[in-house]
Amino acid sequence: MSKPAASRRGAAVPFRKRAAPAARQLPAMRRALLAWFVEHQRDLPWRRDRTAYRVWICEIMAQQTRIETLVPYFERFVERFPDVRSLAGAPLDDVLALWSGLGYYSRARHLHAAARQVAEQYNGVMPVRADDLIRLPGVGRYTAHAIASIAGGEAAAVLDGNVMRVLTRLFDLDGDIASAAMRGSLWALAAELLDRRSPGAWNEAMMELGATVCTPRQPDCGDCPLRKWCAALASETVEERPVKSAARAPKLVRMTAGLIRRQDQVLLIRNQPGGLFGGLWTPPFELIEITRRGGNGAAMLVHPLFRREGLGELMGKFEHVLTHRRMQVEVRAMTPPDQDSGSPDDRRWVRPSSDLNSIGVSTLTRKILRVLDIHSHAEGEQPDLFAD
DNA sequence: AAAGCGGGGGT
DNA sequence: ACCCCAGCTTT
Repeated sequence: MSKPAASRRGAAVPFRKRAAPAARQLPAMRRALLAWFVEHQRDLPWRRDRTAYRVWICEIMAQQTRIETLVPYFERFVERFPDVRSLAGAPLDDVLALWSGLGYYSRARHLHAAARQVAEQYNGVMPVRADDLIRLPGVGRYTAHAIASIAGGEAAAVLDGNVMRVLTRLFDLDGDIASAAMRGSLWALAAELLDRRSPGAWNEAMMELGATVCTPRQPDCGDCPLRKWCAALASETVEERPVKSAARAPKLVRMTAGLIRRQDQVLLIRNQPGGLFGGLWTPPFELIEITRRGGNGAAMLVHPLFRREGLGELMGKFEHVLTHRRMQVEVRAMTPPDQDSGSPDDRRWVRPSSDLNSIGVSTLTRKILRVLDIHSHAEGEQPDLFAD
């Protein structure tokens, strides 16, 4: 593992050295957490049948996403795609349609590519060893270890946002969890703590504790099964852990979306995979980075079908916020393009009222198309586009 | 090592 | 009005 960061922040040295007195109590600590988990774990759909496939789907969905949000997505997904083969055999568009609204759409593209890889390399049987899993697209160290331990009983520790929070509090570590050195130390610490006799339950228990008791704010220390051993609780630094350096400010971006209409239909185009809203259907748009207040910067992205000359009436405007961007969105009518620009495969006419559930669209596209409802129903009135 | 990638729920 | 996520990939 990587070198301890102790020299810099005095933070993460291995468990035995830092907490020698507590090391003797490690078995008791493990028993306490596992007993708590048996009693208090939430009833979640993937916990009823912990197959590698189901754990994989839920772990990918859980990346950067709250559990309560993804539960309905998980149910729909495993019903439509109950195994690797059904997922591998489906068109990518169907997978993206089921992912619509979850965000980070590259996860869905990787999931689909990985399923096809498993169908070929493993004869459709989901691998369960971490060394195999980590070769799949979209599967990193965390996800590989989670699947291998939960579905395969492999002694592989996990480290995610929850586990980082639990560990930095349990050992009162003041290292910056954004730093690579601290991450390395925490991985090593997680591996030392792991209960090798029941690694899956241990990993789930650590994450469950972080999600329901050892929460970012107002943690429920009074009901924590680890409070006897918690160094931050003893030194009253729980609220200060973990230490995390400030994130960069989001970019300000102005987006203009052009609505090309034909009766009750709108023309959508498919974005190139890889970038913003990659592989998803949106109206033609341009993105402009705003460098100064009120000023315009350089165009970041312009779709071929988007033509400023074709822009017409302003149909609505609103703001859409992502983690890394703050977008001011203007929706305008746009005249149809020339017949032969672009590939027909990458455009389609949709009825916003009925077609959006069967194709992959982002929440942003839904908000853009919602402008049409307001427009057709309340001609002449000032639409309240900021109401959700 | 840093940047890019969505969205919703909690406080 | 912020805060934070059950991270991975690309550069």
